[in-house]
Amino acid sequence: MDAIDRRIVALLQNDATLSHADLAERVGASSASCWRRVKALEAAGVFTRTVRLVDPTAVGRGVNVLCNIRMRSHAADSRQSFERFVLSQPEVVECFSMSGDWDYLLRVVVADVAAYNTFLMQTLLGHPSVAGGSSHFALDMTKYTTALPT
Amino acid sequence: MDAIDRRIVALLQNDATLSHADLAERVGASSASCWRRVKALEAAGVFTRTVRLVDPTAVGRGVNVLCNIRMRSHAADSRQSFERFVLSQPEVVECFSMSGDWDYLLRVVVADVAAYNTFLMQTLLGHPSVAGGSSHFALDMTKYTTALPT
DNA sequence: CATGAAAGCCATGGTAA
DNA sequence: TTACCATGGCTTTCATG
Repeated sequence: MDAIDRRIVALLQNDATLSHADLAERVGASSASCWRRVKALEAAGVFTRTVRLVDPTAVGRGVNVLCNIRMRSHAADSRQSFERFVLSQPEVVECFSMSGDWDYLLRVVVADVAAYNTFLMQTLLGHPSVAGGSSHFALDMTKYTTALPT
Repeated sequence: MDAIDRRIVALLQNDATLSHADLAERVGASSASCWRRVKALEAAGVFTRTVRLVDPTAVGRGVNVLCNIRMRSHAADSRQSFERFVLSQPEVVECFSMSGDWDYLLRVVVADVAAYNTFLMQTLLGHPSVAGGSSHFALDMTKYTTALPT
């Protein structure tokens, strides 16, 4: 993973539609070389999926809520049950197991406050592993990127 | 935006490498129809960018830190300065302007605890708009998806 | 040994009927 | 919707430093 590889990773993280020829001219290598490098990066597991991003407001998911969750128990089966549940809920787009006062931090995308109320009361707090939660509404998404630093 | 459109959005959010022919057979429409729908969705601003995702651990960014920030002042120029700063820092991958006790919530990706210490002390807390912060380390990334519910 | 140049195949995008 | 055409990217080969 030399400087050219890092450059390629940075470029494809921002625009996956770039052809190998496009990459070639931007990193100062040949198209074939870029092709080989991309293949090697895929084999090394650096690149995972190629996805299309969508505008949250355009699909009626403009509201972000960050929700801290405290569990009733820290037993393995309780955690597994909750994590499976989280994975099955499409409005939960991120979930981190946390150190500190709270057990999990979720990012939930909803249409509006009413929709979040429904999700919170009927779905999230209804889960048997959940002891309680604390929700915080985002007023604005200042930054969101899928690109990791190279 | 009918059911087929939503189906297309869901598919391309998970795999942008699908060809129009692939889409066609999965949604039960013709390839040309899928092509027109995708173009319309792009024109409507539903689709934004196409990106390659990378494995955080493979590029040495396996540690997530969630950091709450409190500002010295809520004046517009103070906020603008901080938001420009956040946009310029590649290790800050997400930033939400929050309601409640804290002004911002950042997600920061770093290699290890030591790297976060450096970032926090030398970069983040050094910004003139920042009054203080509270950092929480993620023990595990239970879920991360770029796909919004359709 | 990795790179760069060149060429053919093939799949895809795009269009017309 | 189906069928067609042509563009262009992917992939391999070979020569070179």
